[in-house]
Amino acid sequence: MPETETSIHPRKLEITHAAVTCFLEHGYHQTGVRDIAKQAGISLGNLYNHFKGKDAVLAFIAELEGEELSGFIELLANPDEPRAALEQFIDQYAAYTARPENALLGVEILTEALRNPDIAKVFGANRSRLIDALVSCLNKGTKTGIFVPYDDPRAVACVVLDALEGVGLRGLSTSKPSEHAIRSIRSLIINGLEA
Amino acid sequence: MPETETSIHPRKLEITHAAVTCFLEHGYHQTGVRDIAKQAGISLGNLYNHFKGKDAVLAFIAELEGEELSGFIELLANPDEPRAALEQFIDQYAAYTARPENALLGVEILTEALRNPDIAKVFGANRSRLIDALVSCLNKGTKTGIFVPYDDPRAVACVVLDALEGVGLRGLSTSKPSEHAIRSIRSLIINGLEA
Amino acid sequence: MPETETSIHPRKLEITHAAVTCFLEHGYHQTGVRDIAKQAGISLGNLYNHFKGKDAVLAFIAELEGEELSGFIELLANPDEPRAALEQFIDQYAAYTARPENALLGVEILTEALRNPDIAKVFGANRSRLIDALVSCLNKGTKTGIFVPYDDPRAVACVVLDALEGVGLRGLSTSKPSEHAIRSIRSLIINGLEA
Amino acid sequence: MPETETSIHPRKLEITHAAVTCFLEHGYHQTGVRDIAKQAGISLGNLYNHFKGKDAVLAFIAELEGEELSGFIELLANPDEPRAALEQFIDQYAAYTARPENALLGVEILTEALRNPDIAKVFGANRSRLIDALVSCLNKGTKTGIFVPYDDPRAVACVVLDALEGVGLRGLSTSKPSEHAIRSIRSLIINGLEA
DNA sequence: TATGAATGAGAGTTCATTCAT
DNA sequence: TATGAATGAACTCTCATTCAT
Repeated sequence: MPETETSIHPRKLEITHAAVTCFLEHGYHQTGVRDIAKQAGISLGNLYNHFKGKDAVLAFIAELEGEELSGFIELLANPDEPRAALEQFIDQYAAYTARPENALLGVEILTEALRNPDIAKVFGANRSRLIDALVSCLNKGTKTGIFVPYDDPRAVACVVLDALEGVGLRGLSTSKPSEHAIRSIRSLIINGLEA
Repeated sequence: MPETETSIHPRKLEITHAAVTCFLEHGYHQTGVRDIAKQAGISLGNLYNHFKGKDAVLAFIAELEGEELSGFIELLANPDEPRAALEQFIDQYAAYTARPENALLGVEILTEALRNPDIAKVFGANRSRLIDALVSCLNKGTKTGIFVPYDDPRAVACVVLDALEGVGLRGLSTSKPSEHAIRSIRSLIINGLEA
Repeated sequence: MPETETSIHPRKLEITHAAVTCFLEHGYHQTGVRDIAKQAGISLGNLYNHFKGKDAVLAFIAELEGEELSGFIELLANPDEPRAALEQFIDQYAAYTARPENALLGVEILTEALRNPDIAKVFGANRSRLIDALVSCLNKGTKTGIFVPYDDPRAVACVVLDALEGVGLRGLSTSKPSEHAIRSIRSLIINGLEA
Repeated sequence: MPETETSIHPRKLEITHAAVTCFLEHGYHQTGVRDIAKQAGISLGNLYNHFKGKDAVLAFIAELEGEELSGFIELLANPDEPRAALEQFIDQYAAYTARPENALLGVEILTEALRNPDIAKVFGANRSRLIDALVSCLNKGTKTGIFVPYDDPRAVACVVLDALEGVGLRGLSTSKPSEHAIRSIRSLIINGLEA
C-alpha cells in the first residue's frame, strides 16, 4: 500500500527517476549507488536519507510500477463484454510492455525477485493483482459462454501475460516495434479462447 | 556444431559445471570468479587458463545450452505431421524449461545478453535456430491446411516460445510443477492455430 | 601556478607524502596502492576519494615538483649578470638533484612519462619551463657578449640539465655526495660557454 | 664474463631479442614473462629452461649491452691523439644513445639497477669500464697539455656520459634526431676541456 | 628441451554503506 | 535534509614461478 504514505518527498521521486534511467542503461547490478546519486544530482549520503539501500530503490520502483497496473485491472475487473475487454487489454498491455523502459525494468525486477525476498514481495503482489483481474475476466467470459471453459484459468492468464511480456522483451533485441507480433498474439489468444 | 575446438579440456567442463551451480544458486552477478574456482576445486588463476574471463564462462554455458536444443530442432524441422510434432515439442520444451536449472540459466543469459554483446551473439544464434525450426513447422502445417495461415509466422513462433518459457520462469517463484499450466498452454496454442 | 584548485584537502597531501615515501623506497611499480594507503594511515577505498588512481598520485607529485622549480626559474628568468646567475643555478640545482629523494623521484617520473601520457604532460610542462628559463639566461649572456653564441641554445640548456641531473642519479649508486662532481661540472660548463 | 660461456643456446638469444622488443614497447615492469615467451614463440615454461627468471633476462640484456661498449672503450683506451679520439667518441656514442632502443633500454636498466642488486652489478661493471676508458683518455690529454687539468677527471667523464645519454633520452620524447644537440654538446665539452 | 596447466599472492579498482559535520 | 570523507570487503584479473608430462 504505497499510497498510504502521507506524502512522498519530491527528492525521493527524483532519485527514483534517476535510478530508472541508470537501471535501464546499465542494468541493476551494473549500476552503483554512486551512479544513481550522481544522476539525481544529489550527494551519495543523502540518498540514504530517502532509501534504506539500493534494494529499497528497486523495490520502490516496483511499487510505482504496480500503481501503473491499476488501469489494466479496472479494465478487466468487471467487464460487460469480456471478449472486448480482453482484446482491449491485450492491445494496451502489449503497447505497455513494448516500451523498452517497461520491458527492461520488468525483467530486471523479475530476475532480482528470484533471489531477493523484498523485491519478490512487491513483484508478486503486482503480478497477483493483474492475474486475478485477468482470471476474473476469463471466468466471466466462460460463464457467459463466449469463452471455452478451461480447467486452470489462472494458467491461461499466465500464458497471456507471458506472451505479451515476451513481445516486449523480444523487441529489445530486434529493436522493431513489431506491430505484426501483437496482432498475431491477439489472434492466437482470442482464437484459442473462443468457444 | 558451435564447438569447433578439436577437444575440450576436461577441466574446462568442470569449471563450467561449477559455474552453472554457482549461477543457479546466486545468479551471475552475485557469483564471483573466486566462487567458481572454489566450487570447481581449482585455483583462481587456473580458471583464467581455460577462460578469458567471467563473461566467457557464461558464453560457453550458452553455447552448451545451444547444443541441447538440437533435439527440439530435429523434432520440428521436417515433420510428417506438423500438428503432432508441435504438440510433442510443446510438451517436451515445456518439460525442459520447467526444470529450474534451465529456466534460471535461461533468464540469466537472456538478461546478460541484453547488454553484453558476446553473450548476445551466442544467445541470439541459439534463439534463431529454434525459432527457424518452429516457423518451418508452422509453415508446413499451414501449407497442408491443418493450421490457419498467419501473416507473421515468426511472431507466432515467438509467442509459443515466450509462453513456454514463461511457464518455466513462473514455476521458479511458485515452486509447483504446474502440470495444469502446460496442458492449458498446449490447448490454447493448438486451439488457436487449428484451421 | 598549476594548482588551480581553490583548496587542497589535507588528506590529499598526506597521501601524496606517503606515496613519495613509498616510491622512494621501492619505486613506483613496486609500490602498491595498498602500501600507499597503509603508509598514509587511511583505508584503501578512501584513497580513491582523493585520487582517481595510482597514476594520478604520481601526476600530482610531478605537479608539486613543478612548483618547486619556480625558485630556479626566477633565478634564471631575467638575470642582471647571466654568468653569476648561471653559476648560482648550477650550484643550487645540483644541490637539489643531489638530494636522493629528488633524484629518485625524478627518474621515476621520467621513465613513467615515457609511456604514460598523463605523466608525460605534467613532466613535459615542468621541463619546458625550466629549459625556457635557462635558454633565456643563455641568450642574455650571449647578447651581452659574455657567452659564446650557440646555434642551438636550447640544446645547450638540455646538456646543462642532463649533466646536473646525471650527477644526482650517479650519487644514488655511489652514495657519496660528490662535491667534486659538481665543481667539475660548473667549471666545464662555464669554461665551455665563456666567450 | 659472459664470453666464458662455452656456447649460448640460440633459443636464449631469441628470447633475449623478444624481451628487448617487449621492454622497448611497454617497459620492463609492464612486460610479463608471458609476453616475452609469446613474442619469442616459445612456451612459458621453456623460458625458464634458459633463464632463471625475469630479472635474469634483463641482466643478460645488460651483459650484451656491455659487450657493445667494447668498440668505444678501444677507441678511448690508448689514443694517439686524445682530442680527436674524444671527438670521435662523442659523435659515435651520441649516435649510439640516439637510437631509441639503446636509450630506452638504458633507462630501464638504470632504474632497475637502483633497487635490484643483480642488475646493479652488471650495470655498474659496464659503466665502470666506459668511465675508466674515458678517464684514461682525459688524463692522457691533460698530460700532453691539450686538456686543462681537472681535480676530478672521473667526474668530468661522468658529465660527458650523462650529457650524451641525456640527448638520447630527450630524443625519445621530442622524437627529433637532434643533430644540433650533438654538435652543441661536442662544442661545449671540447671547448670546456681545452687548455 | 619443451609444454602449458596449475598455483596463490597480489594487482588496481569499485562496492554498498556509515557517519561526523 | 544534506554533504562527501571514510571504511574494508569484494571485485575481476595478472603476476612470476613451478611442475608433471
